[in-house]
Amino acid sequence: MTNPEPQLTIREAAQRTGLSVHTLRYYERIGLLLPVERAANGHRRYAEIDLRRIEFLNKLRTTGMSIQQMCEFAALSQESDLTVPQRLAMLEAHRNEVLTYLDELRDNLGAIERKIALYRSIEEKQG
Amino acid sequence: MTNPEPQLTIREAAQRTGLSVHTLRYYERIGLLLPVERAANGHRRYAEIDLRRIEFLNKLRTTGMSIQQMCEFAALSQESDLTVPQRLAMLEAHRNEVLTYLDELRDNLGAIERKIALYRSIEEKQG
DNA sequence: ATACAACTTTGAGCGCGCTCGAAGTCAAGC
DNA sequence: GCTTGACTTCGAGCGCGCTCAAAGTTGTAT
Repeated sequence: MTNPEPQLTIREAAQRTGLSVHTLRYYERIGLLLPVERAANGHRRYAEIDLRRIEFLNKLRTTGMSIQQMCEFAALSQESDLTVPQRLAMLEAHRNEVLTYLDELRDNLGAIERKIALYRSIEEKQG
Repeated sequence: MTNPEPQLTIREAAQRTGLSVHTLRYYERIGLLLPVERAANGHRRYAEIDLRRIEFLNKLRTTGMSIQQMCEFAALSQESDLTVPQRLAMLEAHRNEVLTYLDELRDNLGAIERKIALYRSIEEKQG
């Protein structure tokens, strides 16, 4: 009754989150992730809440937030609810950067598509 | 009458393209850019066509194409019109990657915005 | 008992994309 | 003539984000 939750090994956690086992340990080492629970033999055990945290951090990563900033964010999250305003500010700033980047990406994609169209018309002329 | 075109110095080219002078020289060194013309004193002179090439390559970069792939693309461009089909294939493959990445980015942005909304509601409750 | 597999820690190494430092050349201005 | 400044080359260095290697521990199967 004390352990109703499935606890994943680091390998399973890696598979689920898409990170490597190396990366999971690395993230813990640099303080990005809080140390997770350990089995009797010292092996890491990941609970659902750990996985959800990792998955959110991963979303920050893939949208381009730096590890350093993620560490700041994670540190705030581990403090208290009083840090919510600061976390909010970080996320809003990051969201704005992502929006700017999305615009840039769309513009550049447009240029690439125009080039594709140009190449297609050249191909037609060449036969 | 032999030089109707404005020729920019490397500094000016850097300002216009948003790259650093270091990067412009680096790109030339690794073969990503063809050697540009030189002034009598050996200084680089960038013509409009050079700048447009650089700007297009820069769009490939900022959409995530690797330097290595850009080199392949640039090499094809410097060969002949017969390489148009290969260039087209590269651009189409890259476009698809960018589209996939854009989707991922939008999804992750959505998750971040949901977190922002959550934090805002917490802030309200706290007063 | 022994082999094997999965994990552990620690520190080193790597690939990418620049970025910089050192030493030299050249042209213009005082 | 001498300084200043913008350029040149070349190789080394750097920051990021992992990624890996080595050596050790533990648990299971034969």
